[in-house]
Amino acid sequence: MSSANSLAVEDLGSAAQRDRRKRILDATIALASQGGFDAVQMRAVAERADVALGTLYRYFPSKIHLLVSALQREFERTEVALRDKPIEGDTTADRVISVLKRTTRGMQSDAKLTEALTRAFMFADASVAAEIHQVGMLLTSMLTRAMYPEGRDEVTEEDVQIARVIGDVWLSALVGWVTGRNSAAETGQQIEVAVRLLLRD
Amino acid sequence: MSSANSLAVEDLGSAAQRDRRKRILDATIALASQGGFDAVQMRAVAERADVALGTLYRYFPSKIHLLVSALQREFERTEVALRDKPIEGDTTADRVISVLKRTTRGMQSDAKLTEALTRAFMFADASVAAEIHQVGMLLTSMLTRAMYPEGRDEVTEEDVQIARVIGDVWLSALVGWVTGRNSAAETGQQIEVAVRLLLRD
DNA sequence: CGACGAAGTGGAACGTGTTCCTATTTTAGA
DNA sequence: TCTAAAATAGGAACACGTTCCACTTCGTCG
Repeated sequence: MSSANSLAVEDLGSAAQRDRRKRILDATIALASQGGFDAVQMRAVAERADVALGTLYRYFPSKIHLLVSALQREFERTEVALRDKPIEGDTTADRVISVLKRTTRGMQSDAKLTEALTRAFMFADASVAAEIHQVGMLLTSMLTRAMYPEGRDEVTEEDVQIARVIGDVWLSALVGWVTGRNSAAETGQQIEVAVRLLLRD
Repeated sequence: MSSANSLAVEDLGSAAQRDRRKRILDATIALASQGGFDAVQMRAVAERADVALGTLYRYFPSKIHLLVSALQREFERTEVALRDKPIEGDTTADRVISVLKRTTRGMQSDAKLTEALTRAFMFADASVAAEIHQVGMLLTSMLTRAMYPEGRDEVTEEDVQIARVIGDVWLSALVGWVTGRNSAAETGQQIEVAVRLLLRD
């Protein structure tokens, strides 16, 4: 299932291996939280995870794979946490904005971590496609659920297209923010404007 | 005018300096065209431009600055070339799509170069804000001109917002393409979908 | 013209991502 | 339980972005 890719959790047989993988991702998040992209140094991750450098590379074939996998895990957790909470807002646009703002706020509360993960995401090439795709699916599902909170299966082709466009804007806004070109307020506004343009009920 | 930034053309006094700068950017484009981001190695650029490594760093304080400056020059040329051509299309959406497709096609005809420049753009941080902003302005002006081909000054706040959203989608699509996650056809489609969602006359 | 500072040259050196190699430990199958 | 294969440890080595230094050349002002 994984070619030149990161070892996914399902690929790992023993508990020790799952634990190693977890330690590595924990170390990655910790270092990223503290110092951002540059602080996630492979030697430092290996040492902190109590793992040899070669082992780190056996689990994640590059720094980018490592960070995107960390992003994936974090995003899955966010999505699960969000799944339970009721979605506020009367109109579709309001609900989508609410979900996005909540997520964005979460990311902005740990700027260094977000910078590291976003940078990796933007730099990832085709060899990271699987992980990237997973993240994209999660985002789309978060957005379409916000559009149809009742769980109706009315998700049309156009809804998915809209979700994708919103995802694109969200990504651009995030990049603008992590690279210091936009303020947090501008980032939120940029997303809100896009949603309101796309979802005028 | 330039702090820790690239030396802009206007900052350069002598003709020899303008020529050095041009040689450096030419070398950058040539190497990028041939081998993409990874092939733009600072030693190689310096050698090809017939300039010492230290001089290269005096003109452009990092590889990212160098590539974004190259992007800026290329984009300015594209914009000038496009300025003369008449814009086809009856509806606003058609015209915008026409302009974007033309530009995208141009970039896709030199995939390696586009990969190098896009990667740099996505990786650029606040210290490259000036160059980035310039590129953003160019794109917005291209788009609003496509919306109002007559040159009327009817550009509203909403038009600018729409142009920005389209720019975001364009960037995301481009990133997806250069990183090998989307085909050229999918990239075009992604942009077209966004434009039609945003500009339903 | 002569001197002085700025700009350029050539190259050594450093940091970090990545690769590779050998020895040791763990795991799985007979 | 014993053994072969796989996984891990530990660390040297390499590549490329970046910095730095000593020296030379260029341009300007007295």
